[in-house]
Amino acid sequence: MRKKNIEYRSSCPISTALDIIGDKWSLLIIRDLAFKGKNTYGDFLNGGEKIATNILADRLMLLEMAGIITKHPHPESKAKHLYKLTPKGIDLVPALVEIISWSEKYHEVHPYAKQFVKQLKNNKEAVVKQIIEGLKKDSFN
Amino acid sequence: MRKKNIEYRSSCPISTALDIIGDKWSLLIIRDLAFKGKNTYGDFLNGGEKIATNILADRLMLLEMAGIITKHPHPESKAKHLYKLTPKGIDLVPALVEIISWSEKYHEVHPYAKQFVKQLKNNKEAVVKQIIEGLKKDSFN
DNA sequence: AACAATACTTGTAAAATGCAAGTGATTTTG
DNA sequence: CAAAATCACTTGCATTTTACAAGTATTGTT
Repeated sequence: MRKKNIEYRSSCPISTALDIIGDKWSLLIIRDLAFKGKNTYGDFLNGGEKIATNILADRLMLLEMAGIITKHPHPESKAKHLYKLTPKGIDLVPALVEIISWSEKYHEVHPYAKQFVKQLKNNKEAVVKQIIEGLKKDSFN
Repeated sequence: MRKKNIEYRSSCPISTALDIIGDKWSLLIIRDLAFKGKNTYGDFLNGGEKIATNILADRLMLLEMAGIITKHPHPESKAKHLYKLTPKGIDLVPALVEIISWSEKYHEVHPYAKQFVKQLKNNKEAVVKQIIEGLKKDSFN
């Protein structure tokens, strides 16, 4: 069984953020939701990085507890669930975008990522805004 | 013994970033270097979040291997070492700043952090630029 | 020379992660 | 409509990582 409440190590905002999303998987789930239109357990499992099923279930629960995602019935199938980013989750997009830019600058990444960073360099504000607006619209479905 | 080369799970820039700094401690060391003027092993140990000595040594090595920090002799004492951010490390500041903003918005944080975010809201570009310039200047000492 | 500070290393217990298999509820197929 | 497949997990166990306590080697201080 998991602890219900996370203990924060300090009142430093970075430290607190890491207490929530400071692991190798949480941000990838958020990435899938924010950039890849993935939103079911099965989607995340086939996300490209081979997360273990127990870890995925654990992270989904933690992210839900942290108020970053919510779990809904799937409109097309009772066997599925639909995960969505909350406003708190959507607000992570600017941080993700900066991480992408940094990583693209210093590492070999997928051509798709290079293209995305090129767009960012051209007009970061607009690109970020468009992504966020798109995600907010989803919230009403 | 530690592995010498990190294996990247995929060519996704976020995934690659997490392979390097996706843990509970690395970004706190970088925070200490970037925002708190800390730059020795002892400084990091007393950084407020009680990192274990073996983990600190391990993370310093990994960050150095990743090209994010460098290790230098201390100008005032042969018993000490001086750690500095590389340009790659300095380039993480914008991501850190976004994480700070996000975390401050949704969590209880230190008043100092609230003040910092207020400045950011007023003029993010200038604040970030000033921090980065300050760090770059240090590189020449 | 003795003591303290600094930057670690080592040993071991505890926790988190990874892997394989299993479960129960739906949904599809023959 | 019964059997197989899909989906979202859970369970058990081995491996890896982390935490905590203690020890060590070099340098600095008195």
